[in-house]
Amino acid sequence: MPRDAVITYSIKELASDFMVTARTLRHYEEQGLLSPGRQGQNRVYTIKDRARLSWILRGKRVGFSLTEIGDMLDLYNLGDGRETQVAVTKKLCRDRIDALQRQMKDIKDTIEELEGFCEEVDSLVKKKNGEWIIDG
Amino acid sequence: MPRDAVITYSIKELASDFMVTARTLRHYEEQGLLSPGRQGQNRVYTIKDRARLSWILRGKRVGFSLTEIGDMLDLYNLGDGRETQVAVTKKLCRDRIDALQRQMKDIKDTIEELEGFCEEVDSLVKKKNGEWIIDG
DNA sequence: TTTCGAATTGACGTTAACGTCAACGTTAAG
DNA sequence: CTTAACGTTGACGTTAACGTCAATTCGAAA
Repeated sequence: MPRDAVITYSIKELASDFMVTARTLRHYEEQGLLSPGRQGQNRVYTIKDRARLSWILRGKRVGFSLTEIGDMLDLYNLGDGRETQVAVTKKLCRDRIDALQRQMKDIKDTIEELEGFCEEVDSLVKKKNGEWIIDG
Repeated sequence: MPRDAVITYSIKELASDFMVTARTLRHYEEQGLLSPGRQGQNRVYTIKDRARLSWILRGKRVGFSLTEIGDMLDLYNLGDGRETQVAVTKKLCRDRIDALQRQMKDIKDTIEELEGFCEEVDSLVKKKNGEWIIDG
């Protein structure tokens, strides 16, 4: 019987929802990336924490370090009415975007090279068909 | 007065050409990614080593580990007339490509989110112009 | 009440990709 | 000959991002 109708999650729930371990969530908290509430001694995660975690994990997938992700999350806390360093913020954003675009190009090139390599293998197989040994 | 007209590079030359340290090249050799010739005790790198190094570094840029890069380089040593596991090879290639394409999507999404964020900041600045403090 | 499951806080272990340092050999110049 | 620049091989240090384990605590179920 919930006192308030606020949806929350235990550490294990949130962890398994995102396919990470509880240790990971605690680690993110140690690094200041998450700051869930407490219910006594236990951590309680809200929908906002879910959103943050989602961001963190995508940041990771695209190659950011936790520190960088922390910086980016801080940027999201702009607009809170306090005086903020907008110029710095925008520069960080732009730098990120530039880096990501360079990374995309690198990946594109690599994909093309890999595809070319696949074709090479294909033609080799067609040419020397029968001479190749394909086993485990 | 070169005995042979083969272009070679010292470890420092190759390193500075690619903006890495000599230690890095030795490390790659320890991991079996490079295997330069020797001139007495010293390493001599050829144009082929340059090509391999170039591959290695792009692999790194797109987020591969050295071990993975080693595997990929091994794939390039196909077609040497020996019996080879073509099916396995092609699967590895395809897996790589798939992973890279997923990574591209992630990056694209992130770029879009960052751009959206930038615009948010812009509009905030326009709206509350004057109230923001932009200093160092 | 005992026991179980799920949580907590330390605190040390691990892997990857080098950095860094020590101790040493080899030319080439002054 | 001495110094300098460049090379070599160990071998230990470092950072990041957790893994892993021990010792506890707490609330609920049997």
